[in-house]
Amino acid sequence: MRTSWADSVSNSAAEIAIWDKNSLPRPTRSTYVPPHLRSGSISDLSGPVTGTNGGSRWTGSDGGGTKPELRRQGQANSYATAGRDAAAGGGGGGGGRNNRSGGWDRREREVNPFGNDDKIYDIKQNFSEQENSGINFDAYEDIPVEASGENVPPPVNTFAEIDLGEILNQNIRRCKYVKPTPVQRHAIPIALAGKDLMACAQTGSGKTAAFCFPIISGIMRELYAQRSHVGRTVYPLGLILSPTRELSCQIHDEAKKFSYQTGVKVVVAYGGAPINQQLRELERGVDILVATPGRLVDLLERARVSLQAVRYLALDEADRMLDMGFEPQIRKIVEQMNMPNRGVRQTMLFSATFPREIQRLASDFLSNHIFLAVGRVGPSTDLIVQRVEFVLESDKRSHLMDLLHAQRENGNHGKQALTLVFVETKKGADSLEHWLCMNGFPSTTIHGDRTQQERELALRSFKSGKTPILVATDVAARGLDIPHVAHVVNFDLPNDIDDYVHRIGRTGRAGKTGLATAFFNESNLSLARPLAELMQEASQEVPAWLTHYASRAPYGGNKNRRSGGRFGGSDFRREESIGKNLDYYSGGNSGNAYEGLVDIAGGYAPGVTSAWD
DNA sequence: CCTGGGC
Repeated sequence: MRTSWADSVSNSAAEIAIWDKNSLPRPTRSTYVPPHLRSGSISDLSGPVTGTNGGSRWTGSDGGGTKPELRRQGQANSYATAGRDAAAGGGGGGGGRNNRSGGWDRREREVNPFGNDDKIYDIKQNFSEQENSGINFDAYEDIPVEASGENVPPPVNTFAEIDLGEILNQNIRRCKYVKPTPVQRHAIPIALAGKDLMACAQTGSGKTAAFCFPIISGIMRELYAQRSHVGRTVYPLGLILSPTRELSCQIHDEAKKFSYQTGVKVVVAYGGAPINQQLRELERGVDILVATPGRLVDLLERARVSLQAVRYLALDEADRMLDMGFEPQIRKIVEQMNMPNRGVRQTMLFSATFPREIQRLASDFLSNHIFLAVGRVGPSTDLIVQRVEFVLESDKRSHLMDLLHAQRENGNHGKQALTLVFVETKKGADSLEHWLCMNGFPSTTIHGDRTQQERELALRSFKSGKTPILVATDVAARGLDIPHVAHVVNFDLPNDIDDYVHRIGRTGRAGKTGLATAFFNESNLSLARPLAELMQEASQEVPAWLTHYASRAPYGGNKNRRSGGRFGGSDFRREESIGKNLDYYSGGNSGNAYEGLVDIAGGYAPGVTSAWD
């Protein structure tokens, strides 16, 4: 039998909200509601209800599990005006949805995310500086975009064209976003149209905003937008998953800026950190949950989170989330945890690379989706200079030292430019870091054997320039937005070319230039061919010896077998339907300034989008 | 072989 202590904690959002941050939640007899009295009354528990029972909107076909009492009630009538007014500009910061529990008074106490200068992941701070000093938007002008699927909504050219509402527009201005990036121009209208989306675009090109704005805007407009909980179980409306803790933190910090003063509450949950604080944060209410898979499963098994109300699901770095290591966990979360089915919820997958097998897997989670490919801004254009050097295993350390020495001498005032060094193993990371420190190069390291505290400290120390060299495993390969990384060194090359693409994408961000150096030797033969091809596509100088290895090497190092061109992937439905590895980029439109929309849906009837459905 | 992720 469960203790009354456990049951009695927190049945009221209002009560939770007044708890002192630092004091433990204390059981209060008066808040205890016996389970048999709870049903049908979540609205009572979660705040004032003024409307009558509005039609429940998430009538999802969620596998017979839907308890009627869990459907959000009320607000149907009053909302339409309240919500829309808020979205359409209810006067300054005032007009939020005050029909969500704890609504506007919570907003008053909301920490201004734009005022925090020393936050670890305060990436937009830097981004905005760059924008002010003239972000290299030209770099974005000339890239090809392809979209396929049924009824693709047209792209927009300005944020003003998108009806996100005055509050979100203010946050866009606070972020100093002048105009949408290509992935935003195309993805946001698709997402706002309620379509499922698989989007392929380089990180650093604004993907986070591309899925956050539609989710926040959607939640603001929902008719049933009453934040609910039953007992200690909370029901987020949006779920954003990412493969690493740091990336989840980063997304959370961005999402908090985008949702400032909207009344939409964003909470993050990830492993390696004490769970109690995260639990308390969840109890105070959550609309959008950003999480890593492991911790989320934990929360689901403890019944502290239910996915039954999820309307929006976004997977960042989706190809990673669906590869061998993660896929079972993701499948469990998406398919076996009471989440509304595809087609009922809206699903958005984002990544810089989309191998075809992954697309095939992903189609299990999507319903009649639109595939969007935005040409790479970074790795395969001139923004990143890629170099490959032949370095024997035994020479790697001294060679790295030479590079670092030269870099220091050429740098400003003898300062070391931020250099990110990728190695293959955790042990290798530790030992290289130690060696660098011993040789006068202040370094730190980030990998999965370090505690979360150490990982965060390392990242902060690197960003601040205190230790301008960061030795990392692939934990840092994806998504992390570290401004001003001048040089990425592939001390050990990865086995997969897509990992290489993600790694070098840590430099040359937001339209800036960067340098990527790789140490190649006989243990990297399988990468010779895809690497040579990638560099050639990017108009990089390919050393003769690499071409030689490439010509002898078998195919390898590539799960994707990319069909050439400037994208990180292409719509597998199209390729499969034609039955060939179709290179449709090498034709007319990859080189010119074509920015329009190409609907290459090419004769799919509804419901026959692919052979895997 | 390696990496990521819950106590």
